[in-house]
Amino acid sequence: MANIREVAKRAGVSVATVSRVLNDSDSVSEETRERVLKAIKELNYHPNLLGRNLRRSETKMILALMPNVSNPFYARVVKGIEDVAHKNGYNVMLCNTDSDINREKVYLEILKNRLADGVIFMAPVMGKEELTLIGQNYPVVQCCEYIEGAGVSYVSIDNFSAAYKAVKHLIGLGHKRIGMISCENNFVSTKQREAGYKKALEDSRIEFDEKLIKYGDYSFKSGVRAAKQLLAMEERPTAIFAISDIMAIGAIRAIKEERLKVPEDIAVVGFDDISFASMYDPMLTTISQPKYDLGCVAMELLIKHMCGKLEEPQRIFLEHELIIRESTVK
Amino acid sequence: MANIREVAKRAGVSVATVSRVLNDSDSVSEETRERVLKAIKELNYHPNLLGRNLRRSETKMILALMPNVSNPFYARVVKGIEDVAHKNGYNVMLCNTDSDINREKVYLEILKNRLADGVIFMAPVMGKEELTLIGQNYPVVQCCEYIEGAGVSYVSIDNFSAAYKAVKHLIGLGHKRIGMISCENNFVSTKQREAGYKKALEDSRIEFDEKLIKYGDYSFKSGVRAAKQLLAMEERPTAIFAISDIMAIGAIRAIKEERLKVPEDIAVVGFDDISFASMYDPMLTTISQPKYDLGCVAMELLIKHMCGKLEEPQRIFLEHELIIRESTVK
DNA sequence: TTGTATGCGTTATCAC
DNA sequence: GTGATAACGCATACAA
Repeated sequence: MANIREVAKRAGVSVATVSRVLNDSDSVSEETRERVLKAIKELNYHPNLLGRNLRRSETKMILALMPNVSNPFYARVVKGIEDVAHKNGYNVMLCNTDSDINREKVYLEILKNRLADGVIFMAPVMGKEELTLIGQNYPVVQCCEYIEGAGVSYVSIDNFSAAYKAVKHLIGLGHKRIGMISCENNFVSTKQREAGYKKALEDSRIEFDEKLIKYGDYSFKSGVRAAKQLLAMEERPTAIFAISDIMAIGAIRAIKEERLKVPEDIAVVGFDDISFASMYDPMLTTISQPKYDLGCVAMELLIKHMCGKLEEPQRIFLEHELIIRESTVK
Repeated sequence: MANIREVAKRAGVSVATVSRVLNDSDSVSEETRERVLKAIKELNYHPNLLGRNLRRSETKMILALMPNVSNPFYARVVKGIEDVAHKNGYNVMLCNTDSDINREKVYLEILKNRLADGVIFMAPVMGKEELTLIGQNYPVVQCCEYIEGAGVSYVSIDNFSAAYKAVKHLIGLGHKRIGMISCENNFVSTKQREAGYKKALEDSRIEFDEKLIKYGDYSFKSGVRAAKQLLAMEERPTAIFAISDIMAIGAIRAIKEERLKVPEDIAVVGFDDISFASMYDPMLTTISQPKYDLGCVAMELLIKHMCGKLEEPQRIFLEHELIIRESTVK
């Protein structure tokens, strides 16, 4: 495979000139430029970026760490990240952490080994202290899930208001006994959504009943299980708010299995507006996050960090939206 | 950030010795090794792989090109690729081509620029000639979709037999008028599945009716649309075979909207066994591909190619399975 | 067992 | 406008 010296030789110029042509430097005559271009074509030369990267000590690669590539929610976020990245000459390395701290660590080695210029965490697994440390040494942005107080920028939505709006919608439909399917993790989103749920009840003078919160793990099966627990209660809820669409869909499945109807007997609201939400029967009422924009803004932030244009960590919240569909209103 | 020279200085050895410790060379005394390790720790040193990669002219990175990260089918394949890759010291760059030839080209630059050691195509967009050329110059494996005759290895399933089995299942249930939802693309899988459908009919002496094949684009909406066309026929089918689960789910939606029941009025079979297939109501009968294994085998093949252990292109077919669920049998 | 010296392919600084 | 050359950080052949 040809290298820059062979190109130079063939074009009858120095390697410096070839490099200038490669990098669109203006100080090269039209005639030489064409000679070089010709040589490049004839040799089918592709610059070896390993050399360039070493020299410039940058790779124009960024790391995007997410819990799960197959999660349709993150798919849209990634699209936003990629679009902005490409527009700015960056490539994106998508990495599955499976929410496993060890896998996360392994991928961060890529950053530490200078194979990537920065990193976007979709859902950091490590603790605050570690994140702080990473943030001090490398360009980092958090997107969607985030850790507060680590001095690291993030872009997300106001999960408290979103949950509040979802539950208020149910209350507005006359529901008073509203179950919630949450998760036993420490995500900010989870805590905030639970808080929004409680506040909505409180503002409508509905007493909070701890037993109405059941827990899953974001999976379909766990949604089924949690809903069954709610349905088995003596005084069972007439509506369910789940913190993810997949769990909401699991809940609907459970309700149907009990020969009950959605929304007539029990209304269901999800969260995220994944594509499958509008494919289901009934179509799911849910909170739509600006997934694509979240990704775009995160990448823009990261670029600023990498250029050193941003010292202070930023906290950015984008707008969400309640999408009303068949699972709450016939 | 510390480099190898600083580590050497601090440990009171030469850079060569540090390099030896880094690469687990045996010819270094236990005592020096420990001194070096100590220095590495104290300086929080991480080797700059840009240097190593340039020197070794390899990156231990491989490219995985897929049409769509969010497609749950590919998600499992990717998992297989990643697991084998990591076990062998490789990292995987996941890339979304959106089935766009230009995006595919851009990502292949990464390969040509020596930033990756090899590539796995989940669904090549380029033509046979181009793929042949790539295959002659770089380690390449095709996984799932593939182009025959380009001299490039692939691993997939026998789509013909799979479709045959699916349609035979419907015929066995007494169906004689069976619609098909296919796609107007040139994927081998598509052609083979159509052929399998026809052969199954033929073997059961059911006359093939061209009008019973409708076309979608793998999307939910296109599945709805195609099914509506089938339902609008004078003599409408009593069963539908779709070449993707998502389109099958779209078909079920359309059938329900016509106030018909699945499977009582119309049975439906999908293809792929994505996770949603068993979440839907009714749960979907479908062909399950060994997604994870497909990924594993593809990566193993690629590694062999990269090590130069494999000159001849391989053609590997893995087993599939018909999963019978509610959408065909109550 | 360890050190010295060279080169991987490129960019960038300095001359001319 | 162009060329010579010194890095970038590392691995390795060879020498000691």
